[in-house]
This record gives sequence, C-alpha cells and structure tokens, in this order.
Amino acid sequence: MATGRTHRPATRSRGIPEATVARLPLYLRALTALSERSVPTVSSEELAAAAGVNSAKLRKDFSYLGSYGTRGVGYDVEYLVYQISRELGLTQDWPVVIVGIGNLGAALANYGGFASRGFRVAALIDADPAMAGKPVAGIPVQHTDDLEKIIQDNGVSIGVIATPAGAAQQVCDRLVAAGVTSILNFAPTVLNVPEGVDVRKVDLSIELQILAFHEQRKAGEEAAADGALPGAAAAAAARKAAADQGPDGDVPAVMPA
Amino acid sequence: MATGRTHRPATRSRGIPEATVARLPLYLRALTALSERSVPTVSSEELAAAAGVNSAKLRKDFSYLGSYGTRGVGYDVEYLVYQISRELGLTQDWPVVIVGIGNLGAALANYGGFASRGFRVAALIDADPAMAGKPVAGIPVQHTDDLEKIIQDNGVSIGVIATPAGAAQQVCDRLVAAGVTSILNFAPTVLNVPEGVDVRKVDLSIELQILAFHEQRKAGEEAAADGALPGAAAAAAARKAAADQGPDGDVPAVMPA
DNA sequence: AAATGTGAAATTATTCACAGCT
DNA sequence: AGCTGTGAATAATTTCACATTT
Repeated sequence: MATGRTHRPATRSRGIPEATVARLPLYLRALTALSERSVPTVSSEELAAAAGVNSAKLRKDFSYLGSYGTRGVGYDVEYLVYQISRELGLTQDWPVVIVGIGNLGAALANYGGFASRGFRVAALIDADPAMAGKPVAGIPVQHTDDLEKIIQDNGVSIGVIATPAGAAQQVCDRLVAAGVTSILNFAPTVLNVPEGVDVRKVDLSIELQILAFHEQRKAGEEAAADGALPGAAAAAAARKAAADQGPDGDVPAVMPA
Repeated sequence: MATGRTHRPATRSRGIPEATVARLPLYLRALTALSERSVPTVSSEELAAAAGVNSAKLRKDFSYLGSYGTRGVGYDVEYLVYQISRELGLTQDWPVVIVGIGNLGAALANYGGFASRGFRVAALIDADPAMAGKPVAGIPVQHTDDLEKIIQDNGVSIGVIATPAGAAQQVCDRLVAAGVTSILNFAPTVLNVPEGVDVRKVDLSIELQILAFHEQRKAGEEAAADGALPGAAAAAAARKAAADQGPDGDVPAVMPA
C-alpha cells in the first residue's frame, strides 16, 4: 500500500508505521506526567524508560513525526505533547457512544481516562427499556431504538460496543450504517465491517489465555531447572504436573470449552 | 532469547512465535462455536473467515503446533480444540485474583468469559475497608492487608490489577513478591517488574487514541477526495476543518492533556 | 479434486552504531 | 560532551505459491 513512488522529497513522508502509532499514546502519557511535574525537557533515554520501551525505538518512532528534538539536549516536553496530540488527532473533540450499559459499559462510562484527551461520552445506549432514562455516570441511558438519531445528532464517528457477544454484530451494523467509522469492541466476537471502518478489540479472555500460555511455559522450565520454588510457584508446578497427561495424548471426550 | 542451538530435530521445535500465540485464543473461540454447532470438520479457509484472519496465516500458525489437519479434508474440530487448549495451558485450572474492586474490577468479576476456559476468580481484593466482606459476583471482597496470604493459600500465579493508576505499581510489587508471575494490568500506567514476570496491559484510552489517529486520517482523505459524505461523516469533516490550524503551527499555551 | 503444510519472497518492525548537530 | 536522527543490519511476521497428501 502507498508504494513509495521515489519522487517525493523525503521530508515528512506519509505513512507512520502502525507499530509506531500504537506507541504514541504511551509516549503521550509519559510526557503528560512530566508536563504535570513541570519538567521542561527530557532525553530519549529518560522518556523511553518512563514509557517502558528502549530509546532507539523511541527515537526512530519520533523520526517518523519529524525532527522535534534538539541534539545534545533532548526534547521539549510541552512541544512534544502538542505534536503527538496533533498527530493522534487529539486536538479535536471526539464524541463517543457506548452501546451496552451492563457492568462493563457502566465501568467504561465512569472511566476517567475516557473523558480526558479529547474523548467525550456523548451518549449511552442500551436495549433494555428499563434502563432508559436512568443516569449512569451522570448521563441518561437512551434506548437502542434511537441509535441512528443519536449518532447523527451528535456527529459520532467512534462507537464502543460493550454488549453481549450475541448482539454485537447487529449493533455494529447499525452503528456503521448510521455513519460510525471506528469501533472499539469489548464483545468477545469477531465483527465484520465494510472497507474503511476500523475495529479494535479488547478481550479479557484472550489476554488471560496469552498469559496462561507463558505461565505454563514457565512452569515447564522450572520443572526442568528443578530449583527451590519460591512463593506460590510450588502450587503452580503441582497444577502443571496434574495437567500433563502424557505427550500428544489422544482426543478426550470433551474439553472445558 | 532461547537461541536455537541447531542440533534439535526440526520436529515440533520449541518457540511458537508470539504473534501466533496471540491468535490461538481467537481460533479457539471460533472452533468452540463450531463445536457447539456439532460441526465435525472445518477447512482453513472457513476457520480463517470465522476468526477474521487470512487462511495462509492460519495454516502457518497451526504448522507451529504440529500437523493436525488432513489434506483434502481440513481439521477435526474437537481435536483442534483440544490441541490448542493444551498448547495454551487451558487444560489446567488457573486461579486468578482481581485487585481493585471499583467499577471495572466488579465488571471483570462478573464477566462470564472469565470463568470459562480454565480461569477461576479465586479472590477479590480491595484497599477500602468498607468493601471488606461485601460480596461482588458472589465472592466476598477481602482486604489488601491479606493479599500475600490469599495469593499463597490459593496458589495464584495470575493477578489482575484494576486499581487506580497511583496504586498499581505498589500492588504489582506485592503480587510479585507473593509469587505472582503473570499480570494483566488495567491501570493506565507502566509497571516495572523483575525478569521472568509477564505483564500484559489493557488500556481503553490507548485504544481510543489509536482509533482517533485513523479516524483523523480518514477525514483528511475524504476532504481530499471530496465526495458526498454519508451519515455522520459530514460532521466529522467539519470537526477536522475546525481543528486544522495550519501546518506545523507553533506551540500553544497548554494542550488538553 | 480439495486442502494442508511449508520453503521462499516480501513486508514490517526492531536494534545497532555512529555521523552530525548544539 | 551529549544526545538526536537515521542509514544499515537484523529479526519477526505475513503472504505467496505450490508440492504433497488424502
């Protein structure tokens, strides 16, 4: 995509790598903390440490935005905050709707970090008529019937789906039809969207499963190394032993699913 | 890390790529759905569609686990469910503690997908003495003072942090000292952990910021293409125009932070 | 005929290491 | 003297395309 046609002046070429985009919010958060402590400048080394990445990566990331540092000195904190904010589109206001006001939806509505940085919860939507009118986080819940009108009246382009998995695709379709082009999906299901619509997903269960994979791996290595097991590791090793039912065992009746 | 020493038989070599591990839960979910519908076999094409990836990637991913398919036929659903579950370590029970029982912590405790697939909420922990003893999702909340004992008594190796950002590092340190080696962090802060401890983070604000970046990009392209704007896109374009304050503007007083 | 499994190519991301600026 | 910015080197990931197996 966007194959470099070898004729544009190298300056500020389009296309920041996706991996870099994903880290910009991290840098921004670290910078904001420095700004609040009135720190005027910061080196790539310091900022990288605060953001939990290595400094070469950080410098490379910033190089895609432009040359915002000063050699021998570092980066001006305020200036960088502004440049990254602008790059991320946070200098404008983003009205957001949350659909599905259960436990999670309510938690999201109450989440402070949501409101900061340009995002504004414009409306809460739920399918339960009993919820309608009830305020959550100070915002009255509206009924799904009015979804399209709410989207359009508020010029919403970002939707958050916090419904049960079964309702997610349907809600997604309606959001997209009404003009939403970015979706943050908390429902544990794959959403099908047309070209041009971005979906990002947050899935607790997936994150835990990834951790379990590494945890299992660690348990295996411990067993091999066979040192004294600190803390709760002994119990973990015991679990491991109990679960190991021979290599490549044949298919059992049914799995935990 | 774990540099291949070039002497092990290629069969089932160690080290599944991280990107593959991150997709296994996705495949597992799709397979579980098929299993519930009693679908006996599935092709890489079909399964890939259900999981939202392309089929070559899926086949490559599975090739790291072993040869579990049948050429000309596809994959046996039950068998694959089992193999992936085993690979992810889901054939064993993982007791988990959630620390910080605010809105989000409560939502997590109530989250059904949590309990499925081998994860069990062993305890809820909060720093507020007023919460102690109160049941959330049927589990009584315990006080932070007892954190170490709770971890050890339950053999917990996975901890979920849902505290405010300010408390997260301290909670993390105590969890790790007590024997936890995997942490799922919902607090918007970078956690420092010793070697051997895995941390995964979930950050709503970061996800929204990434969406905003792409959203902004789209608005720019629309303005360039200048077609009829469907739905709420017109309003979005207007926002864009309002926010564009010339290229490379100088530093403003303060940013939204 | 159909679909897997996989080398090889292409792409993307990270890290190194140092020239160049302040 | 210190620290950025970036080519070049390396590593990881994705995609292609097809030989191989059922």
